[in-house]
Amino acid sequence: MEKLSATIEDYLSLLYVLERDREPVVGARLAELLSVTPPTVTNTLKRMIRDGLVTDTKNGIHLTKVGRESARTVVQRHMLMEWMMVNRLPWSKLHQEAHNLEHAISKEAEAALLEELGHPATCPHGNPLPGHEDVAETWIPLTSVSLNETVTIRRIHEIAEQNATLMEFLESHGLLPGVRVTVTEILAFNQTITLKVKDQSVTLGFISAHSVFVERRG
Amino acid sequence: MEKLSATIEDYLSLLYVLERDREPVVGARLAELLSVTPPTVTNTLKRMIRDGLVTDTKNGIHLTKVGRESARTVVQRHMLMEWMMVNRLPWSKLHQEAHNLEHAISKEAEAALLEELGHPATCPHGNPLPGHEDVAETWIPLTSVSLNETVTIRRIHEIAEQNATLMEFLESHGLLPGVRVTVTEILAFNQTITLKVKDQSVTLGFISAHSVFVERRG
DNA sequence: GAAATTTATTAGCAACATCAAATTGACACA
DNA sequence: TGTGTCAATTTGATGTTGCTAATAAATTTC
Repeated sequence: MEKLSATIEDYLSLLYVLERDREPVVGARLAELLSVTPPTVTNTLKRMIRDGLVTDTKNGIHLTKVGRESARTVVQRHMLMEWMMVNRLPWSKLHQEAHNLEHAISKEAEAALLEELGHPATCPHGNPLPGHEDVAETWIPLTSVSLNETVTIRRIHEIAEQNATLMEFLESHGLLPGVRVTVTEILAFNQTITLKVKDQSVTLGFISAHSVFVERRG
Repeated sequence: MEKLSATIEDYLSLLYVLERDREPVVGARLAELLSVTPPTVTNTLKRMIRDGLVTDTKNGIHLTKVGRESARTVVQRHMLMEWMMVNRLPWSKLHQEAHNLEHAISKEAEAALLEELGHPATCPHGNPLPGHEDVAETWIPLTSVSLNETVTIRRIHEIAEQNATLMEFLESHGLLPGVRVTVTEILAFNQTITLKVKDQSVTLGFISAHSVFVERRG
């Protein structure tokens, strides 16, 4: 029950998200997403194995039961911290702030917030709280939407949240959860998709569009 | 402008409070209040001197201009975090929570909260925000109050806030800022002072009473 | 002023978290 | 089969924050 360090908590929540999405977990990718070098990842994972948080078998790195439980807590705290700050900071800054706060909040405050917020199913970016993955099941990436379809934005994926520039771009163009958009152009050769949002036109690269999930029946 | 560590921020805010109260700053006292050993204090202070946060002259350890400025920020953030949590946690738990959060909050969130709260002069325990020391000037420790006087509780000193047991005791007996109390008994030989609070009687040791500040004209 | 106490420092150790540089491993293709 | 590339690890280093044990210095107290 030793209190985990912020570093370890960061690894845990990243592993949780990758595992949830059935993404392959490779050290190099962790290094990239965590902005550290590969040796650091090797090192830290070793400590986490020693401490029974992850296992490293032939078929990759996986969270243990204990590790997953801790990870769920961290992810949930992160999302609650985002809600806590939602009226105090711009939407695009919520993630960064919550990323720092998530390690500092107590179990008691977590419980109080969860109650106060009425047990939300998602964070302000539409990502599901642990245990609420089902709400996101019918949401599809913008890259799967056809020309002229009108859909409702529901979610910006966690991994994209870390990209501050992208988040500011989305916010400044009103591409937020709940907003209805129409696909007006798809240029495969160009890897771009253009949307109409409240009479404004916005063009997203596929790489960005891939992280934006929408609902057909909004 | 390097981001300071939580450890350094803890040292800074403690030094700030001691300096504000004109308490002598001695390493052993710091060690005690920070719950570390004396060599650790020596060590950490050396780093702080190297980094231009404090000076160590014949007449003691002092914050530099830079150190004091950083310290004010930390202290203010701490107090704002207490206000942020005031309706979510018991009063006696606010300090501990804020102690963790104070290192994690951004300049932007700090500014937003300060605004939202209407630039409060004190924290929920009645301690003055940096720059508002004057509001506390006329408040006197309970140990200076005479028998049969009726006064208003205004403040529980920062150093006492760290004592969780004391804080819970105060809260459970309704000894909170704003509450009016009457001194019904002072036993010098016993080092106790007894108060009437809403028809209940409470006895405080001088050591606790010393940290409770009251206003005569409430 | 000597003894007792408190305070401060030195020295040595350890865990965590990070790095750069060098090395090993593994798969792909030619 | 060999070679090149990317991934992964090992090695060796650093800085922070902490500890214990031993010693030195300063202050009280008698």
